[in-house]
Amino acid sequence: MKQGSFSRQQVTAITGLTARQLSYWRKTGLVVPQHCTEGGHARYSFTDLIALRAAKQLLDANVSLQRIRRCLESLTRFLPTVQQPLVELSLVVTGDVVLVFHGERAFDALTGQQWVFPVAELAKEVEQLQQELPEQTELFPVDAEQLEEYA
Amino acid sequence: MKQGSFSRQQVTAITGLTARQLSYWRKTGLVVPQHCTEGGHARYSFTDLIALRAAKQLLDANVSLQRIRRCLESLTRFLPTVQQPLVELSLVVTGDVVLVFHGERAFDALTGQQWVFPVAELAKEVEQLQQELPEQTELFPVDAEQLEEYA
DNA sequence: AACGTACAATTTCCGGTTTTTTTGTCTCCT
DNA sequence: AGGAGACAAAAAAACCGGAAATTGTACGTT
Repeated sequence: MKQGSFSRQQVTAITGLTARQLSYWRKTGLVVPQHCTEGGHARYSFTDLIALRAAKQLLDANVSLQRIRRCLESLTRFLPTVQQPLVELSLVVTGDVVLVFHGERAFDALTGQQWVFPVAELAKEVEQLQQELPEQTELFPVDAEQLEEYA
Repeated sequence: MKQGSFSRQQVTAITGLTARQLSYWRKTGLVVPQHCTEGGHARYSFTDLIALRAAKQLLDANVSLQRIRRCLESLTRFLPTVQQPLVELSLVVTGDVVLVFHGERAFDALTGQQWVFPVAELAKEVEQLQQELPEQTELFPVDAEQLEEYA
């Protein structure tokens, strides 16, 4: 893994984040620089950069920081093998929700257990349901109904 | 297009919806039976069945009726060529959001214009951003920093 | 240059309440 | 059987004030 060692100034230039954000995120544990100088100055690795960039993209997509935090929490809970979700996973964002694509499955990064399923292409299913109904022997239901109308 | 003509009883048996739901949805315009008898009794077509089934799946996935309504509104607005979203489109649902896959694009069924984009696989992008920075000529930034620490 | 701290402005979240929507049930009518 | 209407329970949405989180800005230090 290419490490790299980027100073704060470089990181702000590369990622578009402000220095304030970097230090706050560092303090609150969202993205902590992999190394530090003896003086306590941050040294971001290359993968740190990727995580930072991912977080910024999420922010730009109107996902709040707090939501990002919660997503990361649940992701590390649901996918324990994933060390750095922001780096390793393929995320998709829409207004409110962060989707995670992991293998075949896709699920909500927040709630985790949510399935995802296609709604259309139900014709076959409906046909099946039809055929599973033995009592549905009425071939001309309209006629029966029309008779009733005249009652 | 296979029409079919299903009575209320048949529809409840096939779709799993209650009669109450059918009449309410009919009154409020969510899914209106394609035909009616002269007496005003509903006659659902085959595509109606599919729409009903799709709506039920969304309900079962904890998408509220109101949200379904709003999705349908915005979908017919954003995709005017689509007559029956519940029948023609491929939808994907997670907790809060309904995604629509239409061709290559995927977007939020509610807000419509929201793009969807992958967050990960940013390594190349970050590398690009790096290379676009001429001032980043510092090959050994750590050294420069360490010097400072001793000041 | 980079960090820490402090203060303020803004945004987001949270808990409770109120309002609207949806559904069930019952009754009567055709 | 199927529809219409009335009433009530349940679910969802809208609203709202206070708390918390995030960010900007300024100042001081190394």
